[in-house]
Amino acid sequence: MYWLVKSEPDTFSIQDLAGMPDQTEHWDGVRNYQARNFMRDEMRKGDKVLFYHSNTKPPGVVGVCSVVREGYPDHTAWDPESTYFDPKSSPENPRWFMVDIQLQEVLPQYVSLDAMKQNPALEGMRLLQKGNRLSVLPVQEREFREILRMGGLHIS
DNA sequence: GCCAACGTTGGC
DNA sequence: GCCAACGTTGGC
Repeated sequence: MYWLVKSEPDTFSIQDLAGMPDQTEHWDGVRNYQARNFMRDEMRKGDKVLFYHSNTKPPGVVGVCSVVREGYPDHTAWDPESTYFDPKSSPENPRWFMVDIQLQEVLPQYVSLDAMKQNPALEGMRLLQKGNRLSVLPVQEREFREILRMGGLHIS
């Protein structure tokens, strides 16, 4: 499957991911049940993931990653010092899950939200639907390919 | 900084 | 189970 994950670059940017060992990081801090279910139940090793910068100007897709570890408990929920602490989650009964993603490529060209809205081929894309706030969401293969094309990548 | 569109919480 | 109040997301 294909996915899109959002991150505020001030919090964790694609450059931050590029600087991690193996260019890999766990996708912690997701505290939305729908997004959790995607990570816990549906994201599979090898799935491709678009990396999206939100809350920045302009917002848009900046790179491609892949899932390298499937859903496992988000330990930041157990850490009282963490901003993501949730007392209702425990190691015995974890409430929140995460996956590991590895950077594949930074797009040669930034694909802005506005450019995606302007592209008729992406009409109906979940990301573009009004009021959508999900930080982890599925993307159709044809949408994924179109965004890579817009970003200047031409891989299979 | 504003605010629309959510999602969550908790009293009843 | 309803729904008002509150909190968060994220574009603008």
